[in-house]
Amino acid sequence: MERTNIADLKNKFGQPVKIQGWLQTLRDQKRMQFLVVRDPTGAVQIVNEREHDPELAARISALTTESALTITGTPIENPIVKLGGLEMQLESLDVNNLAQSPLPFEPFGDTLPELDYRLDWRYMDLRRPVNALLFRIETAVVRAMREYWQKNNFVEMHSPKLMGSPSESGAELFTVEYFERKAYLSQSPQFYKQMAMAAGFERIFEIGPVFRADPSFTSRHMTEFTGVDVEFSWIESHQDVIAFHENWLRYIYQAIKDEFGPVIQEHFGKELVVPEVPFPQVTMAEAYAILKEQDYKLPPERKGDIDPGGERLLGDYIKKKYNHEYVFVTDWPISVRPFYHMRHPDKPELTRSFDLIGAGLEVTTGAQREHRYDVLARQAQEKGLGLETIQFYLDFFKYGCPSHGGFGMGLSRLLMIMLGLPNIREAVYLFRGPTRLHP
RNA sequence: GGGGGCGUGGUGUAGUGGCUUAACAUGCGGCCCUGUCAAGGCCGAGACCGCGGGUUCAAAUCCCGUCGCUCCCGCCA
Repeated sequence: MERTNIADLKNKFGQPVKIQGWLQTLRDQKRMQFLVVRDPTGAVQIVNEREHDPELAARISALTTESALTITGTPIENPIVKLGGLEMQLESLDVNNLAQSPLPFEPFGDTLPELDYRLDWRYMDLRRPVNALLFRIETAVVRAMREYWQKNNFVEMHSPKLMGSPSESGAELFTVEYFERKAYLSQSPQFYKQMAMAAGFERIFEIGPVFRADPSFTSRHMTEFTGVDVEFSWIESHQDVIAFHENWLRYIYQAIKDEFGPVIQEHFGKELVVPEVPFPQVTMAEAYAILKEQDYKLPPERKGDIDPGGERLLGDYIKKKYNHEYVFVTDWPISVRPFYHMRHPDKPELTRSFDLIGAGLEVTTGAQREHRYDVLARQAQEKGLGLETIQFYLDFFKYGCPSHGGFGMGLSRLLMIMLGLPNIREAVYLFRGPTRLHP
């Protein structure tokens, strides 16, 4: 017999069906036995009269919650049943896998263990429907991204994650043994994205792992995360990148709202609002002025950057003034940007770059890249980089590389913003941090 | 890497010098009851209070160290 999803039982009243799922609750009574069985589509009550089949009844009594079961029976309408007004009359029961007892924790208990403990038992935590929903949403987000890229003639890249030399800073790289020498885990596909511009691919994207050896103990950092990278050619300024970014994001939001709007409201308590374009924009200088106006004390020692508290306050300000969840902060000083960001011709201390801040959280960094060999080499030297280690990169710009720009976005951070999650560890399948390598 | 906070049965909490034989909820085991549905009732098992040292007549409680977790900062996506 073919498996029926629990959500479809309401269309099969009176017909014998097979369902497969996990035992969520067993109410084992003297005369009757009630089982609540859950699959990814929902949950249903299954009823068995003990005297109907004493052998079956005994096997049910021996069941433990969260056991994996295959059940056949007949769904019937029953308005008395609070779970959907229907139930299933039990015919047969097969235990695929009996859950040991006690469980490490109750995924459906009144109180949940704290996050770190749940991460130890992630597969149990993921049985909670809200978590299953999160990853269905992530799947749809990525699908919407790809749809938009494909409609706009983007090519997907899969750049290597093993690198022979440190690319940008070097301080935040993981080192791995590579036969007789050392290799590094990629901390960004940046250089390879730009190589594709030199290759004439014109428009590319990549969704892939990014490794950062930063000992960051925050609710928004991971040592390995999924980066969403975009790069495209023949742009006139970073404003072309910003325009693409916001239209792309709007498309994603619309797709998610269409498919999941009500369930996001129900499970995450957040109304998903499709952001209007153009998104609000402020330059770094304006952001500074706004924060000063709000009496926010910026850390004096690091002029030119905004700290997380400032980002949150700026987000609040934009929300209040423009009723918008996102804001682009543009024109960052060269001191806090990498050498490959293009500078404003008329303001050489400022870069043609931007960050996208959503709900006070930094989610994207992007820029127009410097594609002129001489300028790029000079800027690298200014930053104190040895040209030998990046010569392979500089060479991209020797033989006809068009102007270009792009951005890198954190996938899990986008999920955090969309769903209003307080901790990135909930937004990722398996968290990797300085002290977590398992499971 | 710097700073703050927290570590108490499986889990979530209470207790912050003697009233503690460490409490409550949930989960687990047993029994009873019942077309139940956040089921209900009774009984039971389960914690040397993260670990090590110290102060005190007396430490879960105060001090020191250590480990773990967590939040903030730095760094970033």
